[in-house]
This record gives sequence, C-alpha cells and structure tokens, in this order.
Amino acid sequence: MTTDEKLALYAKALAHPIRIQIIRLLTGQACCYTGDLTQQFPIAQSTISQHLRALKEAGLIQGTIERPKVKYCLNRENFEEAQRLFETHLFSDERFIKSCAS
Amino acid sequence: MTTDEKLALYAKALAHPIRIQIIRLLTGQACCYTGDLTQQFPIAQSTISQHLRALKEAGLIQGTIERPKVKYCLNRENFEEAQRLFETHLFSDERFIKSCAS
DNA sequence: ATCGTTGATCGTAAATGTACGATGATACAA
DNA sequence: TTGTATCATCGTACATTTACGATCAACGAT
Repeated sequence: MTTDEKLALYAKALAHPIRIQIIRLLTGQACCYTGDLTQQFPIAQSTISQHLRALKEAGLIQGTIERPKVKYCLNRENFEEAQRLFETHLFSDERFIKSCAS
Repeated sequence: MTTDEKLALYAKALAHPIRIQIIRLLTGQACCYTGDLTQQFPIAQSTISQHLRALKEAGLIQGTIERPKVKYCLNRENFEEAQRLFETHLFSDERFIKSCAS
C-alpha cells in the first residue's frame, strides 16, 4: 500500500464527526467503554459499535474485553503514524514551491 | 458548524488516494491544470473533474479559468485552517491523559 | 438453569461515493 | 461558420456508508 493510500484510509476513518469525537475523547483520556459513548451520543448503540469498528479496522483504536464491558484505547503506534503521515506528506511546507508549470 | 464537523469534512475531502495526490501535487508546486491530472492519472477526465469539485467544495483548492484551461491552486487559507485543526484538535499531545474512567 | 448486562452482528433502507461514456459550454482558430 | 481544445456536467451503474431495530453471544449473578 502506498503512502497516499494509507493517508486516504486514515482520512476516511476520520471522515465522520462521531468518529472525530471518539478519537478526541481518547486523546484526552486513557480509554473508554462502549457504554460511555452510547450515553454521550444521541445515536443507537449499534451505530456506535459500527463507528468503533471502522476506527478499529483503520488501526486507530483497539479494544480489549473486560467482561461484561469492552475497553477501547487509542492505538498509539498507528495514531502517531497517521499524525506523522499527515504532517510530513500533506501539511509540510518544507518543499520549494515551484513556479506554475505548462 | 462545530470544529469536529469541520474536521470531519476536511478528512472526508482527503479520503481518497487521488485527492491526496492532487493536494500533494499542489503543495509541491504553485498550481496545475485539469489536463495535467488527466495525463498523470489513469482514470477518466470526468472522474478527475469530480474529485476536483470535491476538493473545491471542501474549500481546499480553488480554480480560475485561463481559457481554454482551468488552473487550480491550493486555497492556502483553508488548507492552513485544516492543518491547524488537525494539529490542535486531533493530534495535540498537550492534554493530560486522565486515568481510566468508570 | 434462567436472567441480566454489555456490546457485537445481522438485516435492511436510504443516502452518498466512485467510476465511466456521452454531451454541453465556452472561446479561440481556420 | 465550422471546427478544435479544454473542462464541467449529466445520466447511469455499482459499491459503500450510515442509520436503525432486532437478534445473538458471552458470562456473571440469582
């Protein structure tokens, strides 16, 4: 998978306000449970679960079972990779801006 | 529109490899024409045009007519806002990581 | 053994995204 | 006027996303 494809997948995982809020929550605290989120957001539990799966499949979070709950944390390694990709491959101003081609 | 919604919209605009590549191209040079992109990418011209519209509607690029071509540039103001939002609202490590709740 | 709690998964409907070829619009050139 | 070049838009087909309620699975408690 190319860098651009990776970047696009991370961006896709973040392309919904609920998922942004979940990620923001998890950068501000160590972890949370599915139940915390279903209380906090006015959407169905099954929809929350879907968003959590999207974030998990993108590698941005990980869940561990703590019966009867499931605890979610940031996957710090991948989250930092995403951060690094955005910063160095998209937002970097370091490159010389060439004059207009053709 | 909330900050999270803005972030999600910017992320959505970036959620495709072609659009990532277009943005990357435009951070490395001042501008490009639609024709440059249709040559460079192995997809139909109408599809390129669609991706350009998505980026334009998200505010990340802007086009100006230079008959018979159309010149696209980054919308620096909004692009920097996107950058700032990602850095300060998503990727910032500055906040204290609280211990696990509930 | 049955119940209760928690959260994932299924089935489904509506909306959105992605790709293509065809067509339309604009203005310059012959 | 009739082409030519460039790019947007239309129409369309297929896939994906998003949302919901219903159901399932796991396991501790009664």
